[in-house]
Amino acid sequence: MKKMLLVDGNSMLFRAFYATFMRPMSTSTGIPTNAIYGFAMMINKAVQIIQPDAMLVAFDKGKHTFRHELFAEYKGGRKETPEALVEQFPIAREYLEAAGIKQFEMTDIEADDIIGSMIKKYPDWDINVLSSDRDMLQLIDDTTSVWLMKKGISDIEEMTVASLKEKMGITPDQIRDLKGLMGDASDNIPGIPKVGEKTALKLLEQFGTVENLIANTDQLKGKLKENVEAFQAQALLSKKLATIKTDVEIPFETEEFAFHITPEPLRQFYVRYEMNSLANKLDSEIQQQAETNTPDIPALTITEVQRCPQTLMQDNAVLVLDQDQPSVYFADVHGLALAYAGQGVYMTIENVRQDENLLDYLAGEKTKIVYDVKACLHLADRAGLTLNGMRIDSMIAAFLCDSTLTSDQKIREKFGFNERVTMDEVYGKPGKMKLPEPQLHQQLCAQKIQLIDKLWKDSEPKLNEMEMRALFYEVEMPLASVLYKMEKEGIRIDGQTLDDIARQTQARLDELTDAIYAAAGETFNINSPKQLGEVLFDKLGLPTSGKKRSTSADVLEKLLGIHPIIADLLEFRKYQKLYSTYAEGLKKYIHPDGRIHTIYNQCATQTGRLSSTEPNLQNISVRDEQSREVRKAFLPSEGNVLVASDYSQIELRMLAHMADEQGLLEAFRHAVDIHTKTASDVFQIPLDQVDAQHRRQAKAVNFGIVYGISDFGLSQQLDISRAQAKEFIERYLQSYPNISKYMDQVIEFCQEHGYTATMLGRRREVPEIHDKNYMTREFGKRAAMNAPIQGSAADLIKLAMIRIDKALAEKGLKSKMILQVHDELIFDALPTELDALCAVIQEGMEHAMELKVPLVAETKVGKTWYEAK
DNA sequence: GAGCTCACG
DNA sequence: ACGTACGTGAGCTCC
Repeated sequence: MKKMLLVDGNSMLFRAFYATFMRPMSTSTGIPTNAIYGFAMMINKAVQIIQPDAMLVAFDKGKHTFRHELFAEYKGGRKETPEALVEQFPIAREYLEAAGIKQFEMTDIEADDIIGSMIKKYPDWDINVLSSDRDMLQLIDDTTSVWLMKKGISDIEEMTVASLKEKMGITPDQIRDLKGLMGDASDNIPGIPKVGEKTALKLLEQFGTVENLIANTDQLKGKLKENVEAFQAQALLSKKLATIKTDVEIPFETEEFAFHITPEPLRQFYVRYEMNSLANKLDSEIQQQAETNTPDIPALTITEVQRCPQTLMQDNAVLVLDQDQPSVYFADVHGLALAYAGQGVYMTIENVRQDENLLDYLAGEKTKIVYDVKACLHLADRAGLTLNGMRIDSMIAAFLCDSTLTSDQKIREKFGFNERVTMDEVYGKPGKMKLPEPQLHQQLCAQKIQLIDKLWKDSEPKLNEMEMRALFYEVEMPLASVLYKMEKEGIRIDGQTLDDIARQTQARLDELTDAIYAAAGETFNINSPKQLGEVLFDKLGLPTSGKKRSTSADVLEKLLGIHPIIADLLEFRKYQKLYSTYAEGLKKYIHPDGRIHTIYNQCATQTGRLSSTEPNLQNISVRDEQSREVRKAFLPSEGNVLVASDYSQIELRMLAHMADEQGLLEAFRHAVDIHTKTASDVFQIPLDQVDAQHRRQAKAVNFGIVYGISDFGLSQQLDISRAQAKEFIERYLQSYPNISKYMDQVIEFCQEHGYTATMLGRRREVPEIHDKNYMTREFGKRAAMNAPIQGSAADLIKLAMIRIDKALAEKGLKSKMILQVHDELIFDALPTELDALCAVIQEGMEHAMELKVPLVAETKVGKTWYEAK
C-alpha cells in the first residue's frame, strides 16, 4: 500500500515554536527561526520514519469564521499568536517550497478538515497524519494512523485504533464525545463545566456517547448531574464542533503531491536562514544518497565456456564459486567464475573438473582475489576442488580499512552495490530449492566479481596508507586458513549427554513452573518479561529498582529475600537457558559426522576479536556449576584427549605493557596475584592483609579500567555508592599514574583522529567521540579506552594461533587446534603427542609477542571439555 | 524485526 | 539533567 503523510501545518508550527521557545534562534539580521527549525526537525523525523510516497502540509486560512468561534463569548479565551511566531509563518511556507513539499489551504476551511477530507478521498492509501492536536485522533481507522508529538522536538508516537484503545480506552469516534464533554480551551470549545479528561473518560466508559449520557442523567448524582443537565445543549454543540469535516472538495490529485525532496533549493534555504546544523545534516544525507545511488558499474557480462582461456589464469584474477545456498556446509557448487582485466567466464562444475589447466591453476600458487576465503575453501572442499594461492580476501581487506563493515549488508551499502539478482531468486530458499534459472547464475557470479573488484580497488591503497599491509597479509589472511581448518575439523559431541541434560532440565522446569504459578496465583508466560513484570510489580507489588520495570537477574537478585517467587524465577531462567540454548539448541548443529562445526567470523567485531556462530561455541556455560555440565558433551575424537590452554590476565598484561605502568609490570614479573596487588595499592594495605572482599572489589576496578571506567558502572557492579566508586577510581589512577596518562592519551588521539589502534595497527573507528550528545560521547571515550586493550589481546592470540598451526605442521603432529574462545585455545590431541603438543602451545602462546611482561598460558587436559577447564 | 535476557571473554 | 561499565550471538516474546 502506498503511504501518504499529511501534516497539520498550524498545529505543528505552534508546537515547534513552543518546544524551542527556551532556545531562541534567529538569523544575524534578527529574523526569528526557532519555530522553523523545530518544524523542519519534526518533518525530517516523520519523513524518515514513514518514508511517504506522497506528502501534503495543510494550513488554516480565513480568520473569522472558524466553526469554534461561533462561540463568540469564548473568543476572548483564545490567545493571541505571539509576534515571533507570526513572523515565521511565511518562512515556513518558504521552507516547504524549497523542500519541494506540497502545501495547501482553502478559504474558510481549517487544516484538519482538509486532512479529514483527504483521508476520505484516498481510502486505498496507508495514511499517516502528523499533528500535535489530539482532536485528530478521531480520524484514525484501519488505514489511517495519527502521529502525535511527544516531548521534545523529534519524538513522535504512532496512534492506531489499538493504541488509542490501550492508552485512553476509547474508539476514534469517541474522541468527539470526549471533546464534547471536556471541551478544548485552545480551540474555544467549552464542553461541560467541571468535566475534565478523567471525568469525561469515565463517563464515556459508562455511557459511550454524549447523546446516551444525556438520555441517562438519572444515573448521575450531585453537582455532576446538575452540570450535565444544565449544559447538555452546549455538550452536543461542542461535540459537533469537534467533529472534523470529511466532505471538503479537494481540487487536485496525488501526482501533484508525490513526495520528492529537492535537496539543492532546501540547502540554499537553510544557508539563507543560517540553520547550519540542518544544512550540514542535509549535506551528509545528500552525500550518503549519492553513495548509495552511485550507478552500478556497467554490468560485467560473463560468458559460459567449456574450457577456461589461459589469459584469465593470472596472478590477481578474481575467483567466485557458484553456491546454491548460504550455508557453506550444505551448499552445492554449481560452477565457478573467473575474471581478469574486465574479461570473465563462467564454467559449470563438470567442465571445471575436465579442465586440467584450470585445475592446476586453482591448486597452484598464483594469487586469487576472493570474497570470504574461508567460505570458498569450504565450498571447494565440498566440490572436490583444491584451492591454493588464496592470498587476498576482499571482505577482510574492506573490514580492516573500515571496522564498521561487519556484515555483507553494510559492505554493499557503503559501496552502493545493489543486487540485481539474489541467491534466492536463482536457487530458491534453503529447504525449498529449485533448479537454477539458466543464465541467472552467471549474472549472480558476475555481480559478485564486480563487488570483489570494487572492494579490492578501494582497499588495497588504503591498506598501504593506513599501514595495515602486514596485518592483512601476515595475520588475517594466514589466520583465515587456520580458522578454516579448525571449522572443518569441528568438535565431537555426545548427543546422549545433551539428551540427558535436556530431560533432567525439563523436569526441573516443570516443577519450577508449578511453584511460580502457585506463588503468583495465576498462570502466565514466565518467558515474557512483560507478563512477568505485571506479576511481580503489579500483582505482587514488589518494588521496582529505579524507573525501569526490568526483570533481569541483577534486579531479581536484589529482591531475593522479599518474596519466595524470586529464587524460583532465577532458577527457572537458568534452566530455561540451559534447556533451549545449550541442550536442545546445540543438538540442532550436530552434523552427520557427530561433530559440531562452528563458523568463525573474522569481520564481526569492532575490536578485532573473532566471533563464533551456528552455533556460538564461545559462550558455552562455565560459571554456573549445573550449567557447566554441558561441557561434558564436548569430547575429543575417539582415542584422543582435549587440551585447553588459556592466557592468564591477558588484557591487564597488555594494558600494563602499553601504558608502561611500573607498578603493574613489577607485579606481573613477580607473579603476584594482580587483583590482590591492586587491592593493596588502592586500599593502601599490605599485600598479606588483603582479604577476599578487598580482592573482589579490586577485581571489579580492574575490569572497569579495561572497559573504560565510569564511577556509575563500578558503583552498579559493586553495589556501592557512586561517591565511593569514584574514590576507588581516583585512588587507582593515583597508584598507577601511567595508566591515567595512557588513557588520556588514547582519548586525545581518538578525538583528533576519530579512531584507535592496536599493537598491530588494527583500527577501530569511534565516530561517537565527536557526537553532540553527552552520553554518546562518553560512550565513545569508554570504547576508545577499551578497544586497544581488547584488540591487542585479540591480535596476540591470532599471532599465537598462526604460530601454533605452523609449528604443528612442521613437527608433523596430528593433534588439531579446534576452538578459540578469545583468550583460550582448545586442541583435539593424540595422547602420544601430549608433551610435544603442550610445548608447542606454550611456546606459541607465550612468545607470540614479546612484551614488557611475561605472558603466561595455563594448560589443562581432560576427557571432556568439562574436565579440561 | 526489535527488545529483553543471558551465556561467554 | 542526563543515565552508562567493553566486546559478542542466540532464544524468546510480541508487534
